Amino acid sequence: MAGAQEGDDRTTHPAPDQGPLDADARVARGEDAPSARVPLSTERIVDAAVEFIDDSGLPGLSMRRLGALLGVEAMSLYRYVPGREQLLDAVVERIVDQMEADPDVLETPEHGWQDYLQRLAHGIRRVALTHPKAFPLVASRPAEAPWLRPPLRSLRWVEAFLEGLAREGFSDNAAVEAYRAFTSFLLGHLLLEVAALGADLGPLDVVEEDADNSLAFYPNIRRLSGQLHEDHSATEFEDSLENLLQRLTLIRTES
Amino acid sequence: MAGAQEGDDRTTHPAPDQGPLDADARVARGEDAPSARVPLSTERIVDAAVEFIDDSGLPGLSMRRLGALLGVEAMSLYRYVPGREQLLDAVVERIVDQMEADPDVLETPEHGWQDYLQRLAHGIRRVALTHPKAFPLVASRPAEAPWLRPPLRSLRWVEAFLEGLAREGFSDNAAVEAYRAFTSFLLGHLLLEVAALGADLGPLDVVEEDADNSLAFYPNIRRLSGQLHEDHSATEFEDSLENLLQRLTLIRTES
DNA sequence: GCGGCTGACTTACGGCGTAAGTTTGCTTAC
DNA sequence: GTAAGCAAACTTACGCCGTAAGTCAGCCGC
Repeated sequence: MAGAQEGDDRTTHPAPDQGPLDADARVARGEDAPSARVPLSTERIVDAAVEFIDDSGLPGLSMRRLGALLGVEAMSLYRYVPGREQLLDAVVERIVDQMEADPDVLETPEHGWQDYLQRLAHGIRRVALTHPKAFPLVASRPAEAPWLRPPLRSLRWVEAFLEGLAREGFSDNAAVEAYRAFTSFLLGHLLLEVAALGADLGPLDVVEEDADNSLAFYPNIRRLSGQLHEDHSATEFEDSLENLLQRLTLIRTES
Repeated sequence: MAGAQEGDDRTTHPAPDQGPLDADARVARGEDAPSARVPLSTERIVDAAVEFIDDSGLPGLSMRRLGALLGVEAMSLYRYVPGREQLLDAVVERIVDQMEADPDVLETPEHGWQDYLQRLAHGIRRVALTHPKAFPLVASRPAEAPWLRPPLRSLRWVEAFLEGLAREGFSDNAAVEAYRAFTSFLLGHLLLEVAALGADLGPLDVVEEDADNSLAFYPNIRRLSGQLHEDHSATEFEDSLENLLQRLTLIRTES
């Protein structure tokens, strides 16, 4: 996740020769200058933004607060990021990239297309659950093109998907149809799942408490209250995915 | 939709020249004072907010602008609405209620549960497509309880759904499972559909123009560009819904 | 006539995104 | 050693935002 900044301690200029004596001495001794200020970078800013959203939610994120988190005035961010909107775009991109980095997600089918889509779906789900507060952003930010559907919203993703399926005997139409079915399946499931996650940690259960009062007129809800509260996200996801794959089997050959 | 503000021409001050006498006289004559100021009301405000979002999108909506649209200072809205957040909640509720008002949506199955779910799904889709800019709000606003899933996010809806299915021979578990499958199906499909709608009217097709340049490394996308651009939302929705109903047929008896 | 109520307007505060300008301190050239 | 160059940060300022608190005009029942 934050693997992009392995050298973030003291990156101020290649510094063939460190300016102040102290710094020199410290470097010579093999220590990192403890108070050396880490310069900003687009990466660092985006990472901090993702972290902030994961911790405190999207609405709390402001340029000023993000600057404070990085120990910097808000305006300093504008050297690396054009503005708030573009920052959010970058956050989305970072998260989408994270899906690609998942080692279990194969770029190309190696054990059949079903295995391929299974791994892909689970990889994306894993990332979504890692960022429950940020995932809605991935889902709802306007895409670059209307056919670039979330959560697979990068050209590279779509290309890999189509290539993978074509390689596995999908006709052109079938591959596109599979792409559409796959994305809307993922979006629906994952959005609801992260919403439930966020709600758990978040606010009050308004409906809950006076179960006998307010639910008097909702006998079915009251009766099924137990089942409604049970969390079957994982198996639900599995079952729906299984069903989708079966459906794609038909599409693959007929469409 | 916008029917709530029939008197929206000149709602500002009652035209100072005509004092109370004139008004009295008019009332005595049985006319409605033609320029009588329509008083604010929660309804009028929420309706205006929905209309504003449909026209100009959510991010442009501010209390000040909404006030201006209603011919009123921003602060006057606070007499009827606790604040911006609650106003958005009310907008969501209004849209959800609109689904219920659809004459084709039956409260109770009359021609079998499949017909019932078909009508329900289409009714909700209709409302979603009527408010493409506002629907994401319905999808992403935190619900009152985690099991109150969008887009069927009111107790009444869920109660009607469960009651309808129970009446049609669904076991308790099957009904709940159906509820979950149905909502995630709707959410995925409709969110993608309204996103595509919004994108059409909205911004630039960045990816599009230099099709031969930027897509050089994405041969599949370039080859399938035609298919990717085609709009099959309606049949896609139909097919997926059909598939879902078949799946629910199994769940109905076995689960 | 009057006191209070209703429904609007006015003022004010702190936070927001960000355009524009300014300071700081290291790097490099002479 | 000093001066020029320059990147990276800070400072100021503007207009918009949500909204707390106070004000004021007209209408009601007494």
